[in-house]
Amino acid sequence: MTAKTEVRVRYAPSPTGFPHIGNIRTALFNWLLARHEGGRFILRIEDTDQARIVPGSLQAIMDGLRWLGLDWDEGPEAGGSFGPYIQSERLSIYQQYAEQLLEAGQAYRCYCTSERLDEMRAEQRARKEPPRYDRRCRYLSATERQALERAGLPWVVRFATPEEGTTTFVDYLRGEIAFEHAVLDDHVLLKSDGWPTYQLASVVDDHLMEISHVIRGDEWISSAPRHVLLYKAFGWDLPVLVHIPLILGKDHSKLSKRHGAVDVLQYREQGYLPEALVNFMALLGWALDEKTELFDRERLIREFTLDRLGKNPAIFDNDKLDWMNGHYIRQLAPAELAARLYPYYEQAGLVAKAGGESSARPIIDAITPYIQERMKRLTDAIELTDFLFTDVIQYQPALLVPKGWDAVQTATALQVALAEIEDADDMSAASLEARFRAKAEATGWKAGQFFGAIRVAVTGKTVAPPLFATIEALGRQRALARINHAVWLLTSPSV
RNA sequence: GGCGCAUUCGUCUAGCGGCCCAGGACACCGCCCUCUCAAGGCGGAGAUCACGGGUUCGAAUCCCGUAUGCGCUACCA
Repeated sequence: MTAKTEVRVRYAPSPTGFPHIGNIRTALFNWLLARHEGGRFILRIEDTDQARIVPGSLQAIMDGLRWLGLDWDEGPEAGGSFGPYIQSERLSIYQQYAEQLLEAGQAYRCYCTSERLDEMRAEQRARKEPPRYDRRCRYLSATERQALERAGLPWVVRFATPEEGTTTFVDYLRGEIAFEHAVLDDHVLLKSDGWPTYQLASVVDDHLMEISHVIRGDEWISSAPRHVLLYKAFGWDLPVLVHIPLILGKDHSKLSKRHGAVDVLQYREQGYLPEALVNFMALLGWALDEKTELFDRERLIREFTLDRLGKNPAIFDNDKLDWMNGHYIRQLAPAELAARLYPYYEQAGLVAKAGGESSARPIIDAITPYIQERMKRLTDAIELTDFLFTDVIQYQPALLVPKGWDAVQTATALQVALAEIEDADDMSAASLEARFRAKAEATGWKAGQFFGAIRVAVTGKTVAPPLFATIEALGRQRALARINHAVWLLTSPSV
C-alpha cells in the first residue's frame, strides 16, 4: 500500500522569447491539475542555452502568468525548498550527475569537433542514412582516450544509448509508445562548456523536484525515450508522462508570429480579459462534456481532469475568442468595467484630451453601461466613444440626412431638437427620450429618421451608443453646439 | 529520407459497439425585438465521422493497410 503522492507539476519555459500562447496553455493545464488536486505548481526556468536567451523574457513570462492569474507555489520570486529554480544556478548539480553516469559507464566523453560532426552528418545524408553520431568516441581504446585527454581537447559527455532493443513507455493520453534503440542517438548530456543540455537538466530537475506529472507539448514525445532511458540509468521512478497536442495557426502550421498575436501580453494590449483567455485556452484540447463552454476559474479548477484532455492539435480561432471575450465583458459590473477600461483610454490619449483624469473618469463611468454589450474587446470602447472626449468632431455632412429626407427637412428637425434640449430641465437620458418621442409623435416623424439625424450631429457617426445616454454624457452645452454646427452645415450654400 | 503522433461540420469539440442517417458552441444566413450598432430570443444551412479492407447480428467507436497533416531528427529547448 503506497501513500498517495502529492501532485507536483511544473511549467519549465526557456527565457528565449516572450511567452507564447501555446506554451502558456501548457502552463494552464499544469496549473489546473495542481489546483484541482491540491498540489503544487512549480515555475522552473530552463536557461541552459545562454546564446539564445532574450533579455526581458523572464520578466515577460512572469508578467504573463500573473496577468492570467496562474500563480506558482515554487519558483523565482516565490522560493520553495527544492530550489534554486533557475537552471543556470544549478550547474554543479548537473555536472555531478553527469559524473555519476560517467563512472557507471552509462555515459562517455566525446572529443569530436563540431566540424567533424558536421562532415559526418553531411556524408550520412548523402548516403541517405539518418544523421546520427557514429559513436567513434564510445569505443576508444584506453590509450587513445589518454592521448586525447593529454592533448587537452575539449569534450562533451554523451549518453551511451543501448544499441539494441526497444524502449517502451506509457503516455497518459496515447498509451504505449515504443522506440527502437537503433533510431536513438548518443545524445549530448553535458556540453563542452560544462553546461547541461535540456535532456539532462530537465530529467535531473524533475526527479530532484519530485515532479509527479510531466505535462508538456507533444513535440517532446520523440525525446521521451531518451528521458526514460536516463531515468532508468539513474534508477529513478518515472513521473506520469502527458504529451498534449500543439496549437496550430489558421494555416495548420505551428503557431507563430505570422499568425498575428501569439504573445500573451499582446492579448492584454488588444483588450482581452484574462478570464476570457483562460476559459478559451482551456477549451483548446480539453472539454468537460457535450455542451458546457463557459467556465469561470473556480469551475475550471473543480472540473479539470487529465482524462478529459483531447489528443489532436487545435487551430486557434480568434472569432470564438472574441465572442467569449464579449461575454466576459458583459459579465462585469459596470463600475468594474469602467475601471478596466480606464488604462485603454489613457493609452489612446483620450484622458489627456478630456483634460485629465478628473474630467475623463466621469465620462467613462457614465457611458460604460451603454457600450458594455457592444464590445468584443476593451479597446472597442475607444472608437465607440471617442467623440465624448474631444471638442470638435468631423464627419461627412451628407451623413446627417437620413434616408427619405432632404437637407431642408433635416435642418428643420435639428432645429426642433435644439429647442427641445434648450427647454429640457431634466437632462437625464430617460427624460430626454420621453420628450423626443413625444415630439416625434406630434410631428409624425419617424424615430429612425429623427433620432438618426441627431445621432450624426452629436457623435459624427451613424453607429453609436444609444442616443439619449450619449446626449446626457455629452452635456447640454456641447450637445447644443454640435447640433448648431450641423444645422449650419446643412444650410450653408456649399452643401 | 527515418522515426513518432494525429485524422468527427470552415473552426473548437461531444461521442469511448446499438440511445448517432452524429449532439453543442463560434462564424454564416433568415426572422423577432429595436433610435443606429450591438446584446438577446427563435429558426436554418453546414460532417457520405480522411480513404480502403476486415472483426461483429450491429462500427464514428475495435483491428490492419493507405493517404494527408503535424512534430522530432543540434554541444536548441
